[in-house]
Order: sequence, then structure tokens, then C-alpha cells
Amino acid sequence: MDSKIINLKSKLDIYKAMTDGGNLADCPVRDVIQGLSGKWSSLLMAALAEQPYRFGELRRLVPDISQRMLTQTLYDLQRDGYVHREVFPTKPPSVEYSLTDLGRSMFDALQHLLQWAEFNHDAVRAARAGFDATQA
Amino acid sequence: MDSKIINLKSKLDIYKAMTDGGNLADCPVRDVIQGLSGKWSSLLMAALAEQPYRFGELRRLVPDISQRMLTQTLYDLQRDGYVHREVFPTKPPSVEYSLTDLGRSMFDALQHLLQWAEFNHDAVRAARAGFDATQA
DNA sequence: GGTTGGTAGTCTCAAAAAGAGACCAGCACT
DNA sequence: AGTGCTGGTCTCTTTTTGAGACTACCAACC
Repeated sequence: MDSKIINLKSKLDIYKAMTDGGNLADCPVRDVIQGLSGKWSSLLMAALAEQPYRFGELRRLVPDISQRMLTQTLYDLQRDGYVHREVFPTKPPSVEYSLTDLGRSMFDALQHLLQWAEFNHDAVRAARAGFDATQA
Repeated sequence: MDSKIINLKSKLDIYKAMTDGGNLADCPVRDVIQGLSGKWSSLLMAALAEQPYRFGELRRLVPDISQRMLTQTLYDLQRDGYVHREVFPTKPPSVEYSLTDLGRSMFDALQHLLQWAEFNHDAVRAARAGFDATQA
């Protein structure tokens, strides 16, 4: 009887230890990553890493983003300290977005993933095709 | 008269050149990144990078994921070739998920970003607090 | 032999997020 | 006066996500 109880107990302990020890569920990483895991975040970071852009330029540069999502994603990136927003009081006032130091630092890390993606997208596409074939 | 037309034209050309030349909107990177930009993808990758897990183990390991999203995210990761799914015909059949070589390769790149996040989450939290203060 | 608990999921419905597109005010050029 | 540019906001619809009930099978327990 006890053997089973011990089994169960040790299992729970293992899970608890994992949750505490692993860096999976504890907030710091997730808290930061969630801000970058949006559909447009990495794309806009890549754009702004190249050079500063104005709102309308970004909209034209990424034609399939809606104004609403562009506004909101830039707002989120600004809030997290990656992007600097500067308003110029020209006749039609223009707004320029640029990376902060923190943003550039983060983009350096993100860059690895982007390069991996560029390099291995054939492998991923092949995997998808193969998977879909076996499922059909 | 012509000067303005030329201005407009050159502007359009610039945008066009950007769209073609930049790696922002062209699909290869986006196609791959979108698969990783889900809310749970990087978290599950981190878990499986540590060791293989079974379905129920992952569910307990990440308590705030719903079964639906766990099923679907694992499915997507498997489809993109990052995760291997193996069914063991035990009495209650168990399913083990593990990283493929492609998955490990991708996680190496992702790891940079995760480490950056762990290292800089104080700066990000500070930026958020400061931003929220000025907006209030 | 009926209850409980473990396996890995699916199904349905509500809530949240994203996309599409109208609308705004102000100014410049025609 | 009409058109187009600036950077947005507002509303409506569609998609995605989350919460949780439900399936089916088996094993142990009472």
C-alpha cells in the first residue's frame, strides 16, 4: 500500500522540483518573451534595426499590417523600452520610431533566431510538406 | 510641376526598393518565425530541450496551459519538424515528445534570446514602469 | 461491481486578440 | 474647393485563445 503512495508522492515531488528548478514556468523569461512573441514584433524590430522609420513608412514597408496593429505593436515595443518615439512638429507632424540601446541589445539576441530561420527555412518547409503528406 | 512628380516617383521607388531589398516582408524568415511566435512555442521548446516529456507531464509542468493549446502547439511544432512524437503501446498508451535535430538546432538560436530575456528582464520591467508613469 | 484515478486527447462555448476599413483634424499643393 | 499627405482612433467582423466538460480504455481499490 505504502509503495504506491510513495510512488505518487515522489512523482509530485519531481514535478514540483521541475517547476521550481526549471526556468520554464517562472516568470522572468516568459514575461519578456511574451512581448516579443507577437505576430509583428520581430518584424518591426528587424525593420527598425535597419534604420529609423516614420509611421507611414512602416505601414508601406509592411503592407499586410493593419494600422491598428502597427499602432499597438509600436506602443508595446515602446513600453518595453525597445523603441523610441519622437514627434517632429513639422507642418503635418511626423513621428519617427527608432531603436533604443536596449532595443539594439535585444535585437542582437533576436538576430540569431532570424538568421537561423533564413538559413533553415527550406528544412522547415520540407518538414511541413512531409508531415502533411503522412497525415493526408 | 515635374519636380513634384519626380519627388513622388522617387519616393515610391524607395519604398519599392526597401520592400524588395530588405528581408522584412519577404516570406522565408516570417514563415519560420510565425511558427515560433506563438504564446507557448518557446516555452515548450525550452521544456523539451531539457529532456523528453510525455503529454501529461508537460501539462503539469506548465500549469497555465490549456489541454487544447498544448495539443495544438505540440502539433504545430511537430509539423514544423522541431518535435518528435512517439506513441508507446503501454496499457494506457503514453506519448512522448522530444526534440529532433532540427529542433535542437533551432533551440540553440532561440537560446540566445531566452538568455537575453533572463538577463535583461529587470531593464524591461523598469522601462515598463517608467513608461506607465509618464502615461498616467 | 461501482468508484476513483491515470492515459491522451477532442468538443463546445465564451473571451480575448487581430484584421478591415471608415473617420478625424490640419496643412500643402493645385 | 478638391485631393492627398500626416498619424492616428473607432467600430465591426473574423480569428485565435482559454476554460472546462466529455470520450474511451484500463487498473487498482473497496
